[in-house]
Amino acid sequence: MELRHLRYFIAVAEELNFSRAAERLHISQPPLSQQIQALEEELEVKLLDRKHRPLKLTLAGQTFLEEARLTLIQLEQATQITKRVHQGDLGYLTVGFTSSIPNSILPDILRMFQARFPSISLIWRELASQPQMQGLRDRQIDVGFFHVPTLNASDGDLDFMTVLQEPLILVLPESHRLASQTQISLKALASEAFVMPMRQIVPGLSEQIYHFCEQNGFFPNVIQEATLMLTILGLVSGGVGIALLPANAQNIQRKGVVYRAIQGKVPTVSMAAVWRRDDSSVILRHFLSVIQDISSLSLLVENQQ
Amino acid sequence: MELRHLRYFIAVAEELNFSRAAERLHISQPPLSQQIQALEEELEVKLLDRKHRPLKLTLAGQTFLEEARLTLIQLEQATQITKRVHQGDLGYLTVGFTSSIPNSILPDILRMFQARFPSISLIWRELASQPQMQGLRDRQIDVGFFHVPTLNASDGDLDFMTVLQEPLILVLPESHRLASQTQISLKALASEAFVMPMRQIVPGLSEQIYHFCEQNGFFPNVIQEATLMLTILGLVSGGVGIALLPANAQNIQRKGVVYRAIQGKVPTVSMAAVWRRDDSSVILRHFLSVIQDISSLSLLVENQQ
DNA sequence: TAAAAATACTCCATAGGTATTTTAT
DNA sequence: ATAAAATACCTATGGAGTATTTTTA
Repeated sequence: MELRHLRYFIAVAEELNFSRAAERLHISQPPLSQQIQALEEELEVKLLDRKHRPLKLTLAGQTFLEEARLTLIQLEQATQITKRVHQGDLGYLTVGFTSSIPNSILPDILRMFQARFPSISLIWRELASQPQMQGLRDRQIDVGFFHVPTLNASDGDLDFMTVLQEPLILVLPESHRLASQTQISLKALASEAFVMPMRQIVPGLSEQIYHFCEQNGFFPNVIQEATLMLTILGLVSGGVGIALLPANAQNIQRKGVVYRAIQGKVPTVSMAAVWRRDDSSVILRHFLSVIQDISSLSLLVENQQ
Repeated sequence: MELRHLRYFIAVAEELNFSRAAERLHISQPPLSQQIQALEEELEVKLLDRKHRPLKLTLAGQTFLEEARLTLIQLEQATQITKRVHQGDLGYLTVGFTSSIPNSILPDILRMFQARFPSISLIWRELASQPQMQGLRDRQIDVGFFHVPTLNASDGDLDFMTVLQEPLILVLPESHRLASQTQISLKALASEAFVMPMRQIVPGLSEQIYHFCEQNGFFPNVIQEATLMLTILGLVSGGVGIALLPANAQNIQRKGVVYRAIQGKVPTVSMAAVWRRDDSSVILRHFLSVIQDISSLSLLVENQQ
């Protein structure tokens, strides 16, 4: 059996007249009669009662009409869905993100992406940056968001785009001797005790901080590492040490802690979106275009501030 | 697009190898390549990534695979259901019946028919005999059960089969002068007042009763007509008159009423199944075969009694 | 008798075959 | 170097056309 048989039968069943059905199908009447006969022969079922004019469908014919229509509808759905998947406006994308990703950018991405591509689901997975790199290579996630270590930023098989540039700021206990100053130079911190983001958890961020310290001629005296930003703020508040953190830390108002700008050339840490360089998914490209738009917008806003 | 394309694509997608898929399809490899290319061209979608060996399905290809399988499943269902409807083991049959149909035969029919044809639904409609005749002609019902008037039993376009032969019995008030006798001849009733089933409701039954009275040389003195068997029994109990009813009335034990056999040649009334003579439905034939079996069985049991 | 379906036959478009080249590992 | 897919070209099946007969109302 071929779809031709279904299409022809539906036409005949709807017209109850071979000649008119043939006309509608843009073929002549005899081959239509033949094809319907072939169909009946293959099914071993009489679909039409030819003993009456106008023609009548048999019970089996009525049943086959309904089912044949369903089959064509299913086929139509097959082609439509396939085309949509091909054009990348149907499907899903798995996105990794670290807890250190600023709260601001995630809802923005979500909102703009859902508006542009309502039939694509985003699946969000909270993962540290190393598991994200692994997840990208294992195809467990399609995009990751984390602080990219500057050195191995583009890692051959992976590609990235900076979505957020944040200045580092200084976090001090409010009782600290430097707290009275509004701007503090990095060099003045050479002998301070530092609380650092844990290297294993946010290697990109901590590496960038170490890098900036080195540029300023000292290796930080790290007295404590901590996982969560809140923990770092707590340790600083308790006088354990001082910290360098991305500016978004200022969104958290912690008692006993003050934030101070860094004097001179302000070092920045960058949050990046990372993906497999060879990923040809249209959905990924859609997603990248959205975060491109959002990040250039947010960088613009930042520069205006 | 034709089903060929779906079948071929499914084979290739499952084998991920054109040569093996072609083998499985009993065609050579080049035409298979061509058909898949034609399919991709028609969809304007690349379904296979040919840059890798073994071949890989694209995202759209995976989607099309699933949908194409659903389409073939739907087609398979179309042919199966159609064949079953044709063979008459899928569908429904609408059956009319009068309230006077004995309780015994309905559950028997239901039980045997459902056992033999579990996928055929019986739709039961309670109707008087005239509406059943009309319903048969209007194709509102496919079979009717009622007492057939002897004269116009086979009415040209309708055909019938007797499913139950019941002797008439005499229903008397327990205080009646004849109640002391166990057998009573019809002739002895010539001057009695009769309560009759209403002619409009069960014309077949009342006609048969009138007919038997005439055969015995008298026209019954009908003092009252009643619709329901229970009403007739009530009227008899109240001494309004006597009645002739099918033997199944004895199943109802009514206070103040006694049943007596008729002496001599016992008249019978017959319940029949009626259908359109030109109805070629296989389901109807199945149904008739079932009631044939049941009625010959019940007639057998009756004769043994 | 007329309109419509079936049959008989003819033709050609295209599915499928064979031989060969190109591509991927 | 080899296995597999694509390409080129050929063959022939069968879908569709034309002419005619049969059927139904």
